[in-house]
Formats: sequence, C-alpha cells, structure tokens
Amino acid sequence: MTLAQQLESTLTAVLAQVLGEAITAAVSPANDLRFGDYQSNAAMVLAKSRKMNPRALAEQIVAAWPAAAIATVEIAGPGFINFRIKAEVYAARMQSAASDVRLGVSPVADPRTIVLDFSAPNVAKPMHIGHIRSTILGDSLSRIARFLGHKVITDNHIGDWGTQFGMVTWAWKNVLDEPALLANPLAELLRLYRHASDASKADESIREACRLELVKLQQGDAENFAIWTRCLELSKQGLQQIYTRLDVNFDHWLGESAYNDALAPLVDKLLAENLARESDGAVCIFSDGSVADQTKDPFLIRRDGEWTDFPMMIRKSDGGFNYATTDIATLEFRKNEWNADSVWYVVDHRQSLHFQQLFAVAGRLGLDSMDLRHIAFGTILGTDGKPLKTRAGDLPQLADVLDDSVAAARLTVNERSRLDTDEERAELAELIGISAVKFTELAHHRLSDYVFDLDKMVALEGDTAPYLFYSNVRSRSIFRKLEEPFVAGAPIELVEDAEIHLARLLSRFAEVVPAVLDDCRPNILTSYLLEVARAFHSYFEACPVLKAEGITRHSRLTLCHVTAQTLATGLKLLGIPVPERM
RNA sequence: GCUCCCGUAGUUCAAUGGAUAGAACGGCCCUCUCCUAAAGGGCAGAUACAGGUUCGAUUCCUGUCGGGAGCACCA
Repeated sequence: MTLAQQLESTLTAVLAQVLGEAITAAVSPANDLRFGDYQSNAAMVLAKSRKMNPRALAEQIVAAWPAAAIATVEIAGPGFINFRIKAEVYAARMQSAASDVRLGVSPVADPRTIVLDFSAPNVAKPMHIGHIRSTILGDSLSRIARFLGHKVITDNHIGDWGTQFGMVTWAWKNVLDEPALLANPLAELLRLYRHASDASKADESIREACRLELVKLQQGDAENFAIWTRCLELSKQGLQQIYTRLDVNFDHWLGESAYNDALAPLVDKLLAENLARESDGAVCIFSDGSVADQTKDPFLIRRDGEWTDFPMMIRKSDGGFNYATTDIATLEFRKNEWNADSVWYVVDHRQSLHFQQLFAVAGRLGLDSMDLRHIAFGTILGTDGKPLKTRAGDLPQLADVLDDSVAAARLTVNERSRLDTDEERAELAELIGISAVKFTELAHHRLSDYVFDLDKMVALEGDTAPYLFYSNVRSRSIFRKLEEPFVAGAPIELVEDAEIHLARLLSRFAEVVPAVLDDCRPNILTSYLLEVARAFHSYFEACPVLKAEGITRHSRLTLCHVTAQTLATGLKLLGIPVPERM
C-alpha cells in the first residue's frame, strides 16, 4: 500500500467515527513542502454538503486522528488537513525498498489484456522524424502497463496495403534500378516512392495508373503480389534495424494486409445488418441519430449552415476498401482472437475524428464493453514553429536523426567522460544520443506540439537524460569505493532534511507509476525522475556517505542504493537504459 | 463555415479545482585540499483578453483574439 493509500484508509476510519458514515476521502501529495507531505480537502468538501463549518469539521477529524498513525496532522487555511509523515515511516519504507525489485509498486488488482497499437509506419518508406512520437510513447506505455501487471500485446499495424504500394509497384515496373536495389534496398525503395509520388502529382494519368496497380494487387494479381512481397520483406528489415537500435519490440506485426480477406465479408455483414448502406456507389456508415447533440455526432458535419452527413466510408465506388474498413476488421480480430479488454491507439491527433467514428461503430457492433482509447499526440514542429508536413518527402529520416544525436553526444563524451577506452566511450555516446531523443519526446505533454531542435535535444545539460544518468553514476561510484559489503535491509534512520526529502520522493515512486496510465502520460514519470535526481544531487552535496559511520553510513548508503534503483527502474519503464559510469 | 487541440518567465517545458504558479536553458553572483563540478547554493523573470461557476480557477463554463489540425472515394 502506498503512503497516500494508508492515509486514505486512516482518514476513512476517522470520518466514520466523526460523522457516523462510511465516506472515502482522497489524499493527495502536498504541493508545497511547507504544508507537509500530503493533504486532504475532505473537510471542505464534506462541510459544504452538510452545511457545516469546514474548520470545525477539520478540528473534529484532527481530534480523532490516532497518535499511532503514520503521519501527524494539522489544520491550515480554510480547512485543509495537512499530513506530515513521520521520519521513521520513511526510514522503514527505504529499508524495505532497498531489497524490493518492485520498489513498493504493487501489481494492479484487476489485470487486463491491453492491445497497444503504435508506431505503425507505412512500409516502402523509411521512418522519418514524424514516427518518433508514436513509437516512443507506445513503447513506454507498454513497458509501464506490463510492469503494473497487465497483459500487454504490442502490435505494429504497419501500412502495408495502401496507396503507396500502388505507387511503388508502378515505379518498380517502370524505373526500377535493380543493382541499386541490391546495394541499398531502402534507398532504392524510397527513390521509387518519391518518383511515383512526384510523377502522380504532375500527371493525372500516372496517378490513375498507380491506383490501378493497387487495385490489381488487392485483387490478387500474381505479379503485383510478388513485387509487394519483396518490397515488404526489404522494408521490414530496414524498420527492424531502427527498432533494434531503439530497443522497441512488438509481439505482432499484423499490418493492414493481414485483414485483407476479412474486408469483403465485413462490408457484406454491415450491409446485411443495415449498419451500412450505399451512397454514390460507395458503402458508408451513417449517423444513427443516437447522439442527441449534433455537434458531438461524429457522423454529422455542419456545412453551409446545415447539418449534413459525414459518413465513414468502408468501400469505395471502385470496390477498394478503406483505412476504416481495415480498422473495424482489426478491432474485431483483437476482441475475438486476443480477448482484448482494451485497445489503445497511439496515433497522431489529426485522426481523432476517425477514431470517434471507429469507436462509435464498435458500439454498434457490440464491442463497446472494451476500453478503447485514442492516445493522441501533437505535432512536431520545425524551428520555424511550423509543423513538419508528414508527406513532404524530404523530412529528416529517423535513422539520420539518431545518428546526429549520437554524434553530438560523442563530442561531449570525448570532452568530459572519465571512461578510459574508445569502446566504452562509443557505447556511452550511443546510449546518450538515443536516450536524448527518447527522453525529449517523453518529457513533453503528449498533446503539446513541440519544437524539434536537435541542438537542444542533445544539449546534455539541465532537464535531460544525462542529468538522471549522472545521479545514478554518482551513486554507483560510492558503491565501487565501498570496502565492506552493503547488506540491504538493516534498519536505517533519517535525520537531515536532505535525507528526509530524498526518502519522501523515493517513497512516491509507487504512486507515480500507476498515475502515468490514468491519462497515458509518461511525462508524469519524467518529471518525477528529474525531481528525484535533483533531490539526490542536493543530498549528495549535503550528506557525505563514505565519511559517515555506523547507522548514518548505512542509512546514507541505503538512500544511494534506493535512488539508483528507482532511477534505473523508472528509466527502464521509459525504455532508457542507464550507464554505471560516465 | 463547423468541430477538435493548444495559448504559462526572454526561450523550451511543468502544474488529479487548492495555499506564495514549479523546473530547465539563457543572464548575474557564489562553491572543487571533499564520495564524478555532466553538479550544488543564491538573484531577476510568466498564467493571451473579458466575463461566469466555486470557499478557492492556469485548470471547469461562455465569449473574444491568436497558433495548429480535421471536415467521404488518401492513410
């Protein structure tokens, strides 16, 4: 149980005694240390509904507060109840955390099967800077959900069946450079794509030719299927190189093509059940009028002063299927084959309308018991403050961004590192470079647009991954110098403010990790880890460890140990490994 | 036009409806005979605007002004 939960439990018991009824009151961390460690506004909330004086009710709560509780209480302001955790309680927490790999984080009581759909690049094109957010956010969320005890299925729903294959196939047949393909498959595939893309824009007939190639592929044409198979294989190899470098793993790579056979029957079923109907030769799903507020109906749109249909198209007039069709089929598969309780889509916020429609359709298909979330995120901007356009064709490639970041890290490492060998330094530079990109992404609120500024990303000072690394390195360094063995688990005592403050933050790890999943926001964890690191650096300056003796020495070693464990565990949940030396 | 997201220090970002809005970078001062100064300790500096709900609003509601996005045969 976390400290907040213990306080809530005690407070509930006290309220039962004071008011004579069972009321669960919330306790939250105090915003300001001057007020204590935790606070509750229960007296103010309850007094209002009972027409009581909030301070008078708070007085009663304080009077009934058991002396043996983990915290002392006091009243402040209009009726806040402030809790101050006893130092010995923090000491006991640190003592047990020292030998607990979970650092006090309990598995959830109701583990669920969560399908996490993220990254999902279109194949035949290399990943670019725009793929960073989904890939890194999704990976981190999957790690955190797993750590909390959920059954997580990660699925890379790659775009392997769409328009771009019509283009690549057309270019493959017309301008393929076979030797170039053998020498550098990804570069040649990109060239083919760009060639077709540019040609389509310039020439209507080429665009039509590309579209026909796609239709042929989707109808099972043998030649096009062979080209597609080879493109897909080459593309996947290229993608996997990046995922390996990022240490991002998928349980499945069930792309759009995996659902191809399900699409025609799905559309027939929806037509038969009157959930969809024909419109201008296409098959669409319309509003069913179940949403009273028309502005909230995802199948209606206001145009020229009137509400008109904005249907979800599931079959084009040429017989081809849409993104939407595949998504419905995919959702049914995840429910039926994987027994998913939740499906979380880590996808650009620009697709929010699509997901509103998809989730509404899921409801009509009886899939509404599932927890479906569109985990939207904002746009990555250039240094000019303008969005990087996703299909401009000349965005920086993800692999290049990683290389640049590592190169920048290498400069700093060579200048400042205490590592001896070139191998160690190269390894550290790779670690810091990749981590800088990941940490920058995860430290931002996911819905914010953020400016992609490589110089700042790899600045390596301030609120960055290396700052966290450095805390860990300082801690580990002490243990390397230690002559006696460190045995975790012996009692400790906390005296200095810096010790108590560090212990207070470390004790909150168990509250912070679950909070990330409430709104799928890893930046809660990055903020917390920076706070821990800051507290550790202050502590490190204020409280000598190796010069101390007796219980003080053991206590300080324990804090160093728990700090290192917390940082390493927290960073691991973000997909970032931590170095022992730097 | 309609819908959604976003407007916080000079800059980049934080803040489950709580108390004197936190960091970092940049700027100005200090601190290495001391466990890694990639650090620590100080100083200065912000909620776009106008209403409303509330004991209490950066947060919720309405409107205005800015920025971005979406609005059926693309994914």
